[in-house]
Amino acid sequence: MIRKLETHATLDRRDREAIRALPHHVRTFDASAYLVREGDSLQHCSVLVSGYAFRQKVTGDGLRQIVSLHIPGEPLDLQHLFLDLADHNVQTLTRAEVAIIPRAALQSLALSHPAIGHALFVNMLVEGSIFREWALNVGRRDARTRLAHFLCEFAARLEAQGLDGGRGYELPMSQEQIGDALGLTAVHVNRTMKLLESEGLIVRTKRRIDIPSWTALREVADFSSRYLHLRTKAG
Amino acid sequence: MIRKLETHATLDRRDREAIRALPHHVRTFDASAYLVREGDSLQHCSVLVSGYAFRQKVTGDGLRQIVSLHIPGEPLDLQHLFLDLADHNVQTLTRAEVAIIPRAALQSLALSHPAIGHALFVNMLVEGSIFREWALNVGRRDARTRLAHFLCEFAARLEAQGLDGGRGYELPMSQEQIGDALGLTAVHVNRTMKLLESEGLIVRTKRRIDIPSWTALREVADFSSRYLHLRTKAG
DNA sequence: CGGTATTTTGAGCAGTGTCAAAGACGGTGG
DNA sequence: CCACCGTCTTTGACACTGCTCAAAATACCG
Repeated sequence: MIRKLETHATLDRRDREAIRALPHHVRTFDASAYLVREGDSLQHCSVLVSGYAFRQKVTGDGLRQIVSLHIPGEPLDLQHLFLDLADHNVQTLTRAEVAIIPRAALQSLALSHPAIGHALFVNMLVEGSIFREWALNVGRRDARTRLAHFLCEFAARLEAQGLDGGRGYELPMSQEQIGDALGLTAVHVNRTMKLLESEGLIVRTKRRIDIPSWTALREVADFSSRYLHLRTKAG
Repeated sequence: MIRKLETHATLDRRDREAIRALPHHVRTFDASAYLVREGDSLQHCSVLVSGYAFRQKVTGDGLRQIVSLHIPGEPLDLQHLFLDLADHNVQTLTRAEVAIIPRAALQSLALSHPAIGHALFVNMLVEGSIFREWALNVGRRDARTRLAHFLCEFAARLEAQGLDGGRGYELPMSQEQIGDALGLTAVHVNRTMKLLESEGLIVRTKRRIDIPSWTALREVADFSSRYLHLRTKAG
């Protein structure tokens, strides 16, 4: 499972052994639990074994911006692997199992095994790319496009990770949280959601999102998966 | 000069030698020249020797979002060091000198010299942190705060880089570009700029920005330099 | 000195936010 | 199995920030 993420980006040989040998323990967190708080000095990194999580920062007057989501199988704290003080919060979205790894162990592994270092570099850079796309999304697209884009990204990433995804998926977030991710109000998310639904671009069943026509949604969303740097096809 | 950036984050020994020995050549670009275009497959990375540059992405219907700025001395394309296709554009802001380094050379250096690898990791992660802060800025702060925050970031980074900064600096951007960085219109940037000026938070002389009271601006801007992960004091 | 890019200003509009309240849902204890 | 609660989702009315369009005033450059 831990290994899976590494291969997400680059092929290793029996570096896998080294990774599997990493000291770690798995812990379960409830929904909404904080894994990292801004200002913490970090001693370990983690990998999401199951469940969903997200990163967020809050403004001086309490407004929250979700900066990225994490789906099962993704490493959670590479972003802080080489930084000493957390600059944002990491929180679970649902109940989740997290593999916790001492930072030092992963650091030295990264620096001593070129292939692993490479994989980590790639992983970090892809995350960086996702941050950039979010900035574009939040800064320059209107609510409808923005939401559609968000839904596309989630679908694409789930699929790339080998989970369901493509035609539909369960979106484990409240509209309030979606709003925080998009820089919108929960109320407006609701309206926009219904708009997309009324246009036939998505079908909602509770929190499940189904996508009748990927190309149609993708079109409206101004979505291109390039920034995800997937090795698979899709688009 | 190239070395300077590496030390920005972490101390090296005579890894510096290795860095200085990197094959490279310096090239001068005009203002607004493209260094990288989205979709390019990259063969080299670069370091800004002098001048300013920025990264941007554009929306399907031509709206542009500037995702980050680069000041003299910063490495420019670490973001793509281990990714094959560019996911955004890199452009000069002013006439600039750029040191161009073959990607492969830097890659192997990063993977074979732990200290250098470490420095690069840190550099990438700090950039990532800046992206996150931009997302927060653009997504959750109103125009006034957003602009003030932007001005603070620029000041803090200039200062950290040992350039002027602190009390005032030359902002090498048109209001149109500032707008693209903040997700605002040039017109609104203008109004907001004048607002900050009328409040005595900044003093403008052409494109020069002077900051009468750092604490006052910092306050309004909801700015904390934590996310820049500077090793210096400031705040 | 003319021509072009940038900064200012004004007036009116629109996309989102606010505030409030009414459903829906899902879980809990009896 | 049901009533009760707290959390989400919906809806409506209305306000406001930031956008558009346009044109005037400046600044910059050869």
